[in-house]
Amino acid sequence: MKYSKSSLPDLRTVADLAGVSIATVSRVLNSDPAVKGKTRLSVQEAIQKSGYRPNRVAQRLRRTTRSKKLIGLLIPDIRNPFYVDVIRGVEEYAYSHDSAVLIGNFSQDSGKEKLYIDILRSESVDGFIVAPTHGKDKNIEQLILDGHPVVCIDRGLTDLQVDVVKSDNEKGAFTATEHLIKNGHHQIAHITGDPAIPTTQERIAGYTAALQKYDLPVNPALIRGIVSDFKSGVQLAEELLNLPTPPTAIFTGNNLLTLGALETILKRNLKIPDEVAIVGFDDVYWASSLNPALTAVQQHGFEIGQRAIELLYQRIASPDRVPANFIIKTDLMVRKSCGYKPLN
Amino acid sequence: MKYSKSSLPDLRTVADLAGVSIATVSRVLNSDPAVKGKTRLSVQEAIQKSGYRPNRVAQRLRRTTRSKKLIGLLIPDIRNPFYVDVIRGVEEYAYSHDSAVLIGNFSQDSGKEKLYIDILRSESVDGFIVAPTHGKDKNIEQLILDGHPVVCIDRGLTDLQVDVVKSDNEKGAFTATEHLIKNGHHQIAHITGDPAIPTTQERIAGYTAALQKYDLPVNPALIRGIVSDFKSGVQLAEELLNLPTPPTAIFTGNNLLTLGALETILKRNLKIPDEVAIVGFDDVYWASSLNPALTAVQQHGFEIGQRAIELLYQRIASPDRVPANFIIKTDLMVRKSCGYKPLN
DNA sequence: CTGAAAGCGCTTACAG
DNA sequence: CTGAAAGCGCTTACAG
Repeated sequence: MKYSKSSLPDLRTVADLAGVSIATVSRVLNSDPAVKGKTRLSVQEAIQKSGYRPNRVAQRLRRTTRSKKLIGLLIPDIRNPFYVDVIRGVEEYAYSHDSAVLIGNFSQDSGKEKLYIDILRSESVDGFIVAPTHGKDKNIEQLILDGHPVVCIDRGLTDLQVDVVKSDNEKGAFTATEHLIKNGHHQIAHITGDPAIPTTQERIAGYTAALQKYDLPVNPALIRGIVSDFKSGVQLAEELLNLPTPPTAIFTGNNLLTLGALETILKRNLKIPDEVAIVGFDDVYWASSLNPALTAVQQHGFEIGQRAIELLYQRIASPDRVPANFIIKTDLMVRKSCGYKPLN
Repeated sequence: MKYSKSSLPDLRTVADLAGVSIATVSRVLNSDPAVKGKTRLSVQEAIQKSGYRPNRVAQRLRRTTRSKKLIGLLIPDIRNPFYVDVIRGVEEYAYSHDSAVLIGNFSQDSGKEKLYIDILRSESVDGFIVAPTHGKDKNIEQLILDGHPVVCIDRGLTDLQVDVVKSDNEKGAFTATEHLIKNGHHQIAHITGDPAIPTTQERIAGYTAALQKYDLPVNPALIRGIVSDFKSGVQLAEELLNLPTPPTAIFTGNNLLTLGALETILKRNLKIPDEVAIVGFDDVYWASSLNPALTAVQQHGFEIGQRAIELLYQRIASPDRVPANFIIKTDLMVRKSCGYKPLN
């Protein structure tokens, strides 16, 4: 039953079976129209009979342009469900196009990012989908300068033109904040992600714009950020609630931060939304199982992933197209964590 | 700045720079002790100077045994945080060993699983880490019969000896159920995952064993399962709570099921744990942000991933070792969803 | 329309 | 200790 790898059928096997040269078999495989119908048929039969499957490694080494691609996907944090959606989007498209995806999870660590990029390059991936650590990410800049097809997700690069697919962060943040205002909140805090990341800045801009639209003061003490993780959420919510006049509502910049803030609120036995309201960036599948159900800004991660890989295929096909910028809308999912006190 | 791929340094470049043959460069790269110290030095210098990086595709095509591996990882559902932990475990080990991982997410779909396996085979991965769809998964059986190194996670194969790494499902389920019993519950329901999966059966066995230990009747009407997703959780919780004498406690078989059950409970405005208690298999990072915080069986996904890839490396090195079976313990994380009513 | 040959970037016996 | 050569499994000009 068990047969050794060396006896796997190759072009030679098929060629012998069909009584043609390996060149002809290769042509059939690549649907070269030059091959005569009859020849094609007998080759196809031989392929069937032998159970031949092309060796992609050999193909990758030999060919410069290929239909079956290998895509490198660099994700900042796979524990963030938003990125899981992105992965699913990329992956589904890839496999339905006979391609595969090599995933690296670099946890916002520039050194690890570099390591992954090097490995993926050595594996000759056909292109990269990447979320830059920040606007001036040198690793990714170099990748682009070296001529590799790259599409950025979630955030772009400041110094280089590049395809990017991301959410409308500013508008999303604006809508969330406005929702809070319309529910009667005037003291609205914003727990942000890493202030160095463009995404964070865009969300702050949206938050600020909403306050200004309603002539509410922008209080810098109410805008706090360290990094985008659970711990920061816990700590910053604590700081905020310890303020002499604590906020009546908190807008959290991503789902990990939301969770952290929730933990602090729970620990203090504060009632949501009556004692403190909360709205989060990132909708998650468990948001409606929360008690009360969480109002959140939904990002379309799956669509972002799909768009990104589509764009990447296009860039691979035509390296000189002018870079595109896809902004994907967000949706405010109104549930029960913001309460309702009519504006007087 | 931008240089074309064709001018990437290769063995030839380095060899010319160092004034040796490409064979010698290759030897240095593979730390062949035969190379004279002086030669080695000048080659290493040339490698530095040229910025040479080996082409793994060529290496993979040529070599039969390699240190820098490519691992295929087949995951049933990437939206399940348990598997995300597994992925992280595998991935961290892989990259720290200069290896890369190709990920496929097949959603319990045997056809998709087959497609992914074929692609990964064509990419010449060095080994597979896989969660079989069921005990007699033909795709995986074939993979093993064809001589590929395979390690199973989460569940094994009934007809074939294979390395497997999984949680102690039976004990985990036992502990969860016992906890409920000790909290005074006699009417305990179990919402299970897909009954065809061994994991599900093991958890049912643990649940049953706990009831029996305390001389509680095992009521088949209280054990219900469709598949392991959110929707099933919603629906089965509904059925259960509609029973003439509804259960006072529910043990859910995985985190997606828990979420679904939670949604039903929330919708009915039932108070946890007073009106209905709940304990779930799978601890998740948001469990303690739930209100009340969820008591859950923690699986060590990260460790499972690590163990699996370690085992895979060993299997690749020695294909004939006798298959091992790693059972990783689980921990009951007691929080607030089970309440406490002393047994009279 | 088809085949022989070169070559993708490596590794590894085989000589010397 | 090192080099020339064969070969991994393919693709693709080049002839015919």
